Amino acid sequence: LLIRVAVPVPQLDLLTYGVPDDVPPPPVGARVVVPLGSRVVTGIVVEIAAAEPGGPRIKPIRQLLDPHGCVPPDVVALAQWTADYYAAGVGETIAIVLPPNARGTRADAHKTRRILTITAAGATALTADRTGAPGSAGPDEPARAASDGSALTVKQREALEALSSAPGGVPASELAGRGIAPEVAARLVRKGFVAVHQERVDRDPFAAGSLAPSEQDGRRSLTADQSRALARLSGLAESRRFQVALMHGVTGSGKTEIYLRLAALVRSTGRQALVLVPEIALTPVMAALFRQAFGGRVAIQHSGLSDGERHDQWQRIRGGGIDVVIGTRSAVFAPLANPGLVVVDEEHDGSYKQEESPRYNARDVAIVRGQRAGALVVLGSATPSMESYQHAISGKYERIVLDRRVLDRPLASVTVVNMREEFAAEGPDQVLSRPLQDAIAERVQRREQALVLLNRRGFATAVFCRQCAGTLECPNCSVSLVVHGEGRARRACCHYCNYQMPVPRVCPLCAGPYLEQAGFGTERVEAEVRRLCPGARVGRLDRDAVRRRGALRALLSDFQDGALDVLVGTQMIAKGHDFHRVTLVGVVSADVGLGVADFRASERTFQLLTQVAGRAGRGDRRGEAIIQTLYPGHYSIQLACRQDYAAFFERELQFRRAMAYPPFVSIVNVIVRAPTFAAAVGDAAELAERVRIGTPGALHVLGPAPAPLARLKGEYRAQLLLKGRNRKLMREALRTAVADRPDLARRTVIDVDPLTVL
DNA sequence: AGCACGCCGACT
DNA sequence: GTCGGCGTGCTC
Repeated sequence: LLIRVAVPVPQLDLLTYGVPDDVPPPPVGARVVVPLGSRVVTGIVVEIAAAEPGGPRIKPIRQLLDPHGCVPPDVVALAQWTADYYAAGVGETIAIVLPPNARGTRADAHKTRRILTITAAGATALTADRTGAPGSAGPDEPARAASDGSALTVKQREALEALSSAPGGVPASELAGRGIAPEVAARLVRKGFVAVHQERVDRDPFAAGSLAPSEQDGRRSLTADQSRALARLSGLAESRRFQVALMHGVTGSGKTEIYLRLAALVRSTGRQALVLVPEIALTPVMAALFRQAFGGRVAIQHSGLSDGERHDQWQRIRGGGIDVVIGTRSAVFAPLANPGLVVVDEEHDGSYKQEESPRYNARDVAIVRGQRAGALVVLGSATPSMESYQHAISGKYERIVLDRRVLDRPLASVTVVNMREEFAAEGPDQVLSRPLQDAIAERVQRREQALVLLNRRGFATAVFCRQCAGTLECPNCSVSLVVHGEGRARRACCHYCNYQMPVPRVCPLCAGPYLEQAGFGTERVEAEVRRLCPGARVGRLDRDAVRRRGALRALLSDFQDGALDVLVGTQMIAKGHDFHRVTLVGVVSADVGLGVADFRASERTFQLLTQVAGRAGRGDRRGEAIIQTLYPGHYSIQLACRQDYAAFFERELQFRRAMAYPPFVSIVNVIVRAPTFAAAVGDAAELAERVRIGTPGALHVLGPAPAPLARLKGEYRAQLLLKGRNRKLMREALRTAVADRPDLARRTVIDVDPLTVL
């Protein structure tokens, strides 16, 4: 018997192994331990007895870990589809769907604990002891000898009392905490008064303490909008046919309530729901809501869980004890038997795209999963991606609109501050404009809260020499170093390769003494807010601030509890969280991201500004947003202020059509790495030529050009951009182009449907 | 990705 | 004379 196995090696396709006669035939999805070169690895069975022996001589598998399967076959197939679509290796893709720890060779690794419970004999003895010798055993009296075998010492009686008052028994690990010595417990066990049994414990990630939903008053009644949406979506879910619905609802319109009710409906038909959220930080809130409705039959899956927690959750899902899975990107591969509903919340969010191989977009994989399962796929967003909205108006997706906020709360009022005028009036060093300063101070005084957003980390964005006009650059990457910290603690850091150095006192190029810092990031904004509002309690939320485990949760709950007045941060503060005391959102520079030459720059800016403005005024007080910009007339900014999605879509669509970008064409971004610039460009040129020859006229190949980051981590990079309508053709052309150049294949990064070409 | 084999510098 | 640098090449 021959099997085809996916092994966790990026460049390898399926490999064929033999199954010895004394081993049962492995099912698809089972893990097998196989020899690979001089190593031994764990792979997944993908096909049975299929292919003719390919390549060198076939080796037998070492061990079959799961005679009854592990990964469900349809999830294996989904991973295969993903690998193919995104031009990635099968093995590295299947590695995502594996339960953690599965690389190890143990078939199962459940944590268990010993539980002690009082037996019937123990209860009888305790009663007899109480009635037989009331109060006769003083604290100092020596323990009575157990002459008849049922008499109890003081310690034993205390232990039995403690156990009898614990209905579920007491875990062995907690005995000491209840004043029960281990030798006492052991004696009681020998007497038969106490029973010990092993209990499997699922390490429960919920127990880690989730942020409670702040305004949770049980079953809320639905708005008219919500009822209409729910009625239509329920009809689709009940049809048991595949359908995608785009739920376009302004922030605060109550999309989550609809997910909850749809999940309940789907559960009543015996199927499960899969709910994807863009960020780990959003899972606890979503999970808490679902737990209220579904109790323990809710699992979460994301990379922030410990291996043990993930493993337990995975096993519970696969075992069929779960109705709802909530998770981030990789949860799209959760081993649910029969999903009837797949929700992708904030579907436009870039976090759904994995920025390393396999470069899949979980939103799109979710749609394929829904298609194969005959499920309803609900994409929710206040600012849908251009692609999804296009499908919705073309009728390919069902379009559901929620344009009223619950309780009819008004959207924030938005003010745009033209920073050119501010600079003219206040000087070019202005970080916070007068209107924003005043608005923050006012919030602090009124004990309300403010969010201040700047999508750029660090203190200063560059170190600049006034003498030679040079800037401090990373030695490994073609970017300038960003200053972190102030005073003595200043360091210049590369945001791409993590290179760091102290900020020099003289220019390393010309030895000139006139080094200046230019530009600013979140650290500088934090300092400015502290300077302007001395009494204010200010926190900062960005990747640097939450590097420590638990720091994110602590910051968010401090802000939620009102222990902070102002929270400064990157886009991390713009996502999801429902802060009810926030009445001001300030955007320090709406232009970060607009200046870059990326085809999605306007879309991202519009989404970010719209989302962040929606953060203000979720409580009963009206919110205000102040947006600082150098381009007050830019359509992304103008239309985000008016929260006019439809107008933005039309405007942006013109640009995409004119420049031939998605959703009008599909694109594949190709980066070729090499030790020298010439080699990178040369290889990219050869690749481009081969693709052009292989597909005459069917697609456009742009490039080669130096990649936007021409040098990264010490390597040079050249870029190609493929545009066409047929993704399959593009993938195949690339595949054949590198087929006889394995070295080149290894240095080539292929990104199908990139979110950014930078 | 690992982990081999493989061909040239500074050490016991 | 060896130990070891990491440059190519293979893994059913």
